[in-house]
Amino acid sequence: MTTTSRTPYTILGCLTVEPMSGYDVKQFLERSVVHFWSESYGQIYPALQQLEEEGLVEGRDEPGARGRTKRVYEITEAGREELRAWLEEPAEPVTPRYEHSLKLFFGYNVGPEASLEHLERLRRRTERDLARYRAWEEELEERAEREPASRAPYWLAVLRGGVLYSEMVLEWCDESASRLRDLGEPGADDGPAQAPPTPGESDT
Amino acid sequence: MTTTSRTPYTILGCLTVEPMSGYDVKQFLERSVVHFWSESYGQIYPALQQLEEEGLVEGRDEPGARGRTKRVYEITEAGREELRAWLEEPAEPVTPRYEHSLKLFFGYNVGPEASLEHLERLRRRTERDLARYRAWEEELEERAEREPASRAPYWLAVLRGGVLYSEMVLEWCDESASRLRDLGEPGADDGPAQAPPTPGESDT
DNA sequence: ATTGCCATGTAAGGGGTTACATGATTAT
DNA sequence: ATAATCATGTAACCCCTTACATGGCAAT
Repeated sequence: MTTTSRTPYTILGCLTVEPMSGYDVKQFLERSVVHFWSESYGQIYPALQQLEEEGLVEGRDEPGARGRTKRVYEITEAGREELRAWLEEPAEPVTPRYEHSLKLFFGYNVGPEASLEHLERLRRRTERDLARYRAWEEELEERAEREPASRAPYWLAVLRGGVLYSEMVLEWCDESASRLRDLGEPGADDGPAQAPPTPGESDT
Repeated sequence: MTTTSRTPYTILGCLTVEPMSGYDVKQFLERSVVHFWSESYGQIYPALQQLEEEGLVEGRDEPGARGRTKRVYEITEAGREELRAWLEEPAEPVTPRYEHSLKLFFGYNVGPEASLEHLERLRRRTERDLARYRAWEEELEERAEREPASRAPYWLAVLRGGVLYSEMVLEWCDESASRLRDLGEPGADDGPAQAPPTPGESDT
């Protein structure tokens, strides 16, 4: 495990929930953390094999629900150690790439209509996400109160992040849209240069 | 331009601000959109060469401030066309990978202290970001009012996104931290399985 | 009959980062 | 002298996605 890939850790994390096959891992990720993390089969299956070679997981064949038999993996004590070590390391900040923000940033080249459409699309998507989060929220909240020493509080914290994020995006969409609606025609050119001033350097 | 890379479009966008060298592009990105977009030299220079081959930009040599001469590129009309076409296409939603959320999600494996540290680190970083945004905000706000038919309203919209995002993150950090502080010891295990229920499918 | 889901993998390709090579000039 | 900034590029590497191959079982 000297790579920088976080796929193996993601898998180890999933296996602390219950033993899973590669297929299960994908399913689990897709119905829990989809909105801030994803893995593809092309990553999962090879990683699972390597984790087994390293003794961090142990696989056994089981009859699948239907179709072919499935290989179910269980995390070993060494695997738990490895996961814990990773969980305690600080997460390195990665610059995200928000394409819609980039398009908005250069939106003056095409006028407000295009940007308004982008914002509208983002708004609709975000509303759907928010509805989904809200549906989980109640159950997790109850569970977190009933069992404080469980996963629930952690999962709730992450979920709350999704809720707050979505609400913020909706607010931003509305604010930005109303600002852009007040604008005139496209193509208006303002003089050269003038990047925003940079107070202080970036580190993080 | 049949690739899916957004580097060439980013560069074209920069060149609508003013003619720039590859070095300038990097500088500009770093003092404007760093927090939601980045490009490395390894991407910029080759892209610039290809853009020139395709006639979307035109380069000329100029004496640099110091050191070697710089090659400054200007966007052509064809380049503007290409950029506009891209700006009008919908941005495809990409699942981001928030490592700190992932670590928090699996944080029950190490107990609340580790997660609290992560949140504290995130909080400090976010506070710095927010201070930087606020410093730009006033100026851009004024400029957006003075010149509504300029870049300013678009840049302000993007910047406001940064402000709202940062404020949201701070709120979330505090909320999550206080929730986790109330928790007991690590290692408490709750029964098997029980992924959050998934109401409705994911599309987007 | 055909579609859809379960289930595991491989191969290719690409976008992107990091490190390195080079070197002149200015500030300390 | 030395470090920092300006400035352009190349090469290696790697993570990740996409597409493909395979195939049995259940439901329409």
